[in-house]
Amino acid sequence: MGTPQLTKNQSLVMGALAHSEGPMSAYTILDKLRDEGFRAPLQVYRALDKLLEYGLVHRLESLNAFVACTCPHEHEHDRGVTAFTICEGCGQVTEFHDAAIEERLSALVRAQSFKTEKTTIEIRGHCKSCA
Amino acid sequence: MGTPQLTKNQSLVMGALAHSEGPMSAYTILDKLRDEGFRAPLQVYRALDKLLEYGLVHRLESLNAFVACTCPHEHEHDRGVTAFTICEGCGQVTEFHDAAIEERLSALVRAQSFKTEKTTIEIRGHCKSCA
DNA sequence: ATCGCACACGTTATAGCATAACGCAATTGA
DNA sequence: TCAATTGCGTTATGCTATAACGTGTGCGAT
Repeated sequence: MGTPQLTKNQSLVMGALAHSEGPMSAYTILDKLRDEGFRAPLQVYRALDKLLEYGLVHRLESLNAFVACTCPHEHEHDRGVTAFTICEGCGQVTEFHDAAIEERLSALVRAQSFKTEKTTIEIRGHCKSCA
Repeated sequence: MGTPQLTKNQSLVMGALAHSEGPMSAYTILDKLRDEGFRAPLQVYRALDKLLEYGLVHRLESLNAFVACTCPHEHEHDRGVTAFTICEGCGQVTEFHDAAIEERLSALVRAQSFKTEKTTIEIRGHCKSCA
């Protein structure tokens, strides 16, 4: 149950994200891939769905945008909670993971008898350079 | 610098959210307020902007929707990070706060020399009843 | 008092994000 | 071979959010 071979469209979308400085919206990706034959949003969204499923890409909910995962070796194991800092100045996104937060959240949620499926942690602000 | 008197539109939107079981999208709010004279999305969005600013309402990024704040006394003090569990089954949203998470996130972010402006924590899953 | 400013409001139009529904082609495995 | 699955392409549509314009009202400063 690793990552299967990517299809052509999936590879193109993955490539666009991987070579991008920061997050991209689906429509921005679409525009970047027009030369490769992309014509409709669904081509992007369908590829993104798979890439998200494989853990190769993250969705930034507060931005309606997508980034390539920067923890290349985590796709195999069951990965935990992913958190992001998002700079409002330069758009830079930094992905990080922390076991303490994970455990604390897990405990709080368990106290509610809530069953977690997906956790979103996004911190908007300004990075060192843009402060 | 407490919460100023709400305008008519702000009160109507606040009321709609307060009496709702769960989160509502801006357009759902609009529909609920047609009878009160609302005609355009901007009437809702402008009211929501203010209510968010006053801390009376939260935006759920992963849902593109809004909920009334359930911690009625926190609007005065400087409130910290707000987290939510969101049940995919019944739509129930529970707001909670935790100093430990707040401190841990603060430390991690400080290590990046990142300056936080707004933190989003949303946990999607299933509540006790919907498990 | 009236001018200027800030702010809320109303309206139309448009931009930006996401999915429904259809049909076709290729692959695979019973 | 047939059926099921998966990816793909296309058109159309729906949902979310904001731009840009103008109006009215309250209020403090001159």
